[in-house]
Amino acid sequence: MSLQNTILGFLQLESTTGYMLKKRIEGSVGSFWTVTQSQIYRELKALETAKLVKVKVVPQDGKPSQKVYTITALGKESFQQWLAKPMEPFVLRHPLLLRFVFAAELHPERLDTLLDDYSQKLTQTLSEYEERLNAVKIFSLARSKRESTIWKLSIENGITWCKAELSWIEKARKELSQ
Amino acid sequence: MSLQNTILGFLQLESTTGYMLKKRIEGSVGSFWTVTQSQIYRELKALETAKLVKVKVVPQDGKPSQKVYTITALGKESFQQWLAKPMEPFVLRHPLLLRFVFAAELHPERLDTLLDDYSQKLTQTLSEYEERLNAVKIFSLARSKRESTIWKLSIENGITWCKAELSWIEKARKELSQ
DNA sequence: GGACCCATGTAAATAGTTACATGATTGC
DNA sequence: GCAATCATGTAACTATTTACATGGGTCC
Repeated sequence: MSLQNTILGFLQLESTTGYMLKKRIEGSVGSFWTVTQSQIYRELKALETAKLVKVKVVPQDGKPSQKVYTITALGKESFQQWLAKPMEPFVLRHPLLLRFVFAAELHPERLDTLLDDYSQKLTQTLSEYEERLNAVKIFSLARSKRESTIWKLSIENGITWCKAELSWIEKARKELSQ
Repeated sequence: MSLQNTILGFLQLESTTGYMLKKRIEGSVGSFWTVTQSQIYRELKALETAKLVKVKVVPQDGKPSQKVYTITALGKESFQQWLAKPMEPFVLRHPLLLRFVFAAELHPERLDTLLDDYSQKLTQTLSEYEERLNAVKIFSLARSKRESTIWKLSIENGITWCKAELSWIEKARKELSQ
């Protein structure tokens, strides 16, 4: 459901192909939602069957033809409903933490290495987010001041989370080395 | 894989039934990993086939008999390997944020309500974590000082995350109300 | 009598990942 | 010639969720 609506959300910005949708999803919400190419094509098919999108095959000279997807009126309606409906409670699955609780069974140095790796990845992710905040390109696509505020805030959520996680790791490593 | 190893991790603490495993997983790692009853029984079957656990049917007078699962030597070995192996990169799927990026399409008051609901849930989750930190019962199961430090830290991770998320929501609501 | 806990499971649907397969164009 | 990008898709597998189904015991 989430992925179908993500696709609808992107098609609301612009009609495009499955290939481009994947690129765009990865480059934006990719930091808090994953998507594979097979999923995109499967969900596009489902959306088409449900008449939420329509396709136009665009032949190109030389190149293989494109399938350009467009959101329908029904699609827009269904998307609005999804946007407005109350959030169900959710759990953020955290594979590192899942291992961490069992880590008493692990050599202390090994655990420290795992935490260190994780903190390095986080530091990198953090700087990517910070770069993205300064990327004018992203915000130029926004259709309103409010939309660009929202996009900025969603990147800031990632930044806040990275910093929280990094400060936790620091604390954890300190306590575990004693 | 994660779930199978979670089961092994719990069986390492104590041999028990599928039913109890579900209770225990929910009551501990439940805040960052979900599990359903059908999954438990399926994974137990798979673990049994792989000889990582063994079963003993314990008949009870009156009550239906239990299937008590015990980790095998092979299971312990496989669990250790999982614990020590390097973490693959992962994405924390965040359904609220996924909606949030599209929220320019939403009535401002509706968005504010969604954020408010979320912050209320978080506040409740936060106080549950804080209670859990003081629950002597949990920590009495720890087999070492280090294990109880690890468990405490994992709860603190949740607390850190809740606080980060709450401060982000406050900021977001402020900026969006202007 | 009804709700809830203990305890087991199956069936079916939905979601997500990995691997395979094709074919043109562009740049090194 | 080889790798990368654009662009499509299928097949098979793994993971996850929801719903159905059974049956005893306890508590009110």
